[in-house]
Amino acid sequence: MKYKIKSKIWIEAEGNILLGRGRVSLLKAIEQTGSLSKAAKSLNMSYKKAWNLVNDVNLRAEELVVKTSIGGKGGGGTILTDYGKLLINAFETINENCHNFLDNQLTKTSL
Amino acid sequence: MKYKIKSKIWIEAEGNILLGRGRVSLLKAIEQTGSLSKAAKSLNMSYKKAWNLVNDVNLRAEELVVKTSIGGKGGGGTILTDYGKLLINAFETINENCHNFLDNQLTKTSL
DNA sequence: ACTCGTTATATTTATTAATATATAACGTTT
DNA sequence: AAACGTTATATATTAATAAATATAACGAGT
Repeated sequence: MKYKIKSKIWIEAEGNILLGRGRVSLLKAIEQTGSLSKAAKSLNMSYKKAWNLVNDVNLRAEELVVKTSIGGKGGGGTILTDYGKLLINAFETINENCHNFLDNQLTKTSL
Repeated sequence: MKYKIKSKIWIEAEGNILLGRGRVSLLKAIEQTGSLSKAAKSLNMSYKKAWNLVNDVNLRAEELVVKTSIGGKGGGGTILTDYGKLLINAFETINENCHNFLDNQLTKTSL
């Protein structure tokens, strides 16, 4: 059998998407760069799109995921909160567990 | 914690999508109606889109998923093969198992 | 031969999503 | 007060996707 099984998972808060693969990789890039604009650039994403995503995450999460500062030394920046780190960690481990689970499920079929 | 975890799964054959949620519901509608055009109508889907999907499934699957006949009594029709039934059955059970698995995973987090 | 309801296919139009461009606001540093 | 790199926001443009429209082909039955 030459089939493969794929999946996408995401977390919702009150029916709205909170966190998916794309948002997680953006948050990780923010963690590494300390800047939203640099994170966007590193992912070849427009700043506007990145800002919209991060803003949406912050609005919908139970606690702040990211803290931003405007102006000042370096012009400002964006950092991940501890809660944000918790969130992306949970997402990534569940995601990997899901992949393993599905691969196992497929091998149990008679396809 | 008010978060929910959602997922989409699909089966690929050589890097191309073979079967996802939409295709499965189309195949099930074909099974019920015996007709591609009626199945499309019942899902408020254009015939063209439905035909493209079904054609793609048939091309990529290891065996025929659907058999079509043109003209004749009733104008023709489309029926699901035994292999097609096997395929949608596998998809649906794995999909449900996946949902349960993910719900369980989420409750194990400290979110 | 003609009708019927279906499959098969191409072309055009409309809608949606993504991208690009522009500008304002901010606050430390010099 | 001027400069810098950032966040914040709006608007316009382009690209991708979905939907609508039209037409041909088929073959059993009348």
